[in-house]
This record gives sequence, structure tokens and C-alpha cells, in this order.
Amino acid sequence: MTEDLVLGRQVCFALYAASRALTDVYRPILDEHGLTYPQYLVLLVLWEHDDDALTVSALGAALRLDSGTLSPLLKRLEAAGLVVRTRSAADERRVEVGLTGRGRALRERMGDVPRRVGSATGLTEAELVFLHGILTRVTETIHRHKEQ
Amino acid sequence: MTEDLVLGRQVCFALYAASRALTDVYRPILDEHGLTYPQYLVLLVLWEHDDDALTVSALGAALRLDSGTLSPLLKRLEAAGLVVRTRSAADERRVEVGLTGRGRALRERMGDVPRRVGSATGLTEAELVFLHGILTRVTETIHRHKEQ
DNA sequence: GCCCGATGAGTTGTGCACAACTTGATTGCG
DNA sequence: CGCAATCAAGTTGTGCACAACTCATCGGGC
Repeated sequence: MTEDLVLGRQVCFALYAASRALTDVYRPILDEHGLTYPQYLVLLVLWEHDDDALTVSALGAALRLDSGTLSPLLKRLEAAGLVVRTRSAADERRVEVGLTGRGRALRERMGDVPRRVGSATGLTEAELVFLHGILTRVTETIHRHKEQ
Repeated sequence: MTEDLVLGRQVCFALYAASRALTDVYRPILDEHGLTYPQYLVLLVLWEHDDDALTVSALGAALRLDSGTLSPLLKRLEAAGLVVRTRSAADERRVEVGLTGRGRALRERMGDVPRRVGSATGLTEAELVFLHGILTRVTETIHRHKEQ
């Protein structure tokens, strides 16, 4: 019983530590392109949707981040010339975030990033699949829990 | 090949998202005691070492945090009356962080926190063990990698 | 057409994380 | 001994995260 509790908190700490360790791996690699990890995540979402501009809310839903985090982040990406933000004509409340030429071009230049990061984890493909499954389930369980 | 890369980044995002989701679970529970998650982690380390005061560096080694993060955090814990910071007499460079009576007493009052959080993850004990193993290995692989 | 609740983005304030730097204490080597 | 290199903690500056809030816009019901 007590052991469960100790283990439970160790898993939480392990998650927290692993997450920070992984961004440590990303940092020097992304720094070559002047990006932070959350900025890179935003670009990944935009690259996936190719030429469709996304609203700030849509980006937030994909990354589970709110406008308080995204607004200043997107402003920095715009200042870097990677994205453009335009008020939607149809709905003046919305802001559409689209890639610039530079933002699209960056995709090719960063093609090797996942491989470089993946090799640093030292995990097999099977372990990555398993890890992904558990983590996604945890995240979803928590968010389902929260909405009730 | 391409699929590996996509999966690789999904695992990274899954880790990032799961870590934030879990602190979302902690937040309201810890808020009852006026604590943040990193502050709670510091107290866990101090509780484990019971009556031995720890230096800021020792805390940092346990949590993989540097003085830039810990110094202001410890100041807030001291302001809350949970810890005391005293310059070491033997080595004036060191600062020893010890628990106050209130800090020790909090341990009993927070005994149910791990159970409450653990149940929110929806994982079995076996999955928690597995997850812990993988995550710890990832973190250690990365840090070993870095020191070379 | 008008209002009222809801919605989307942005702002403000707090607290991590981390890099780069400062300051003061200590250690070890010649 | 003397002093240079090292070390521990703290400070400063940047960029997330997130809560709480503002503000403008939109949509539905009357």
C-alpha cells in the first residue's frame, strides 16, 4: 500500500524528469534554427495541415495550449518571419495562422530532427510504440476525468 | 522510415502532453495546501531525508534542477514557513535547507495525495511499473549521452 | 432590430525552467 | 604562503504554462 504510493509518485516524477530531459535533447538542435520546443510543435501542426491556415483555437486544441500561451508565442514566430496572423474576414473574432515561404521551407531543413532526437532516447521501436500508447491513454483518461 | 519519424515525434509530444496533464491533476489537490508541483517535489525529497538538512545542490541533483530554479522556489517555501535556509558554518558557500515543524507536519496531512493522483491516471499497477521503468531509462540514457 | 449569453483572442500576473552571469568562499598547486 | 581555478548560491533575462480577466464579435431568441 505504502509502496504503491511511493511508486505512484515516482512515476509522476519520472514523467516530469523525462519530459524535461527530452526537451534538453531538442534544445541545441532547435537552437540551430532559432526555435524553442513549443514553437517547433506549433510548426509541426501547421506543416501537417500544409496550406490550410489554422485558427489559434485549433492550434490550441491540437497542442492543448490556451491563447494565453499561444498568443505571445505566435507573435514571436511572426516576428521571426515563419508565420502570418490574419483576422478572419468571415468571423472577426478568429485569427488565422498560416505559414510563410520561410516557414514552409524550414520543414525540409528540419527533416532530420526526429531521427536525431529519437536516437538519443536509446529506445527500440517497440518500446516507443508501447510508451506512446500508455502516455496517450494517461493523457486522455485525465482529460476525460476533468470534463466530468 | 517516415513513419518512424512521425511516431518519434508523437512520442515526444505524448510525453510533453502527459506531463502537463498530470500536473493538471496535481494542481487543485496541491492548491489546497498552497503548493505548486515543483514545491511539492522539493518537500518529498526533504521528507525522504527526514531530519537531515540538504544543500541546494543536493536538492538540485535529486530533482535535476539548478540554483536558478531552486533559489526563488526555496525562498517562497521559506516565506510559507515550511523550510528554513541556513548558511553552512563549515562551508560558507553552502546553504542547508531543512524542514520546519509546519513543513514536517504537512507530510501527514498530504499522505493521501499520491493515491488521489494515481487513481486519476487510470493505469494498473503493472502499467505504472512498466512506465516507470521506460521513463527512468530514457532520462538516464539522455543524461549519460550528455556527459560525453 | 435588439439584447444577452457565448465565443475567440489577447493581456496581466505568478511561477517554473534554463542560460549566462555575478559574488563570495574554498581548494589545490607551485 | 599566495593565488588561480573551482565551486555554491544567487541574480537577471527570456520563454513557456496557466489562471483570471478584458474586449470585441458573433448568434439565437424575442
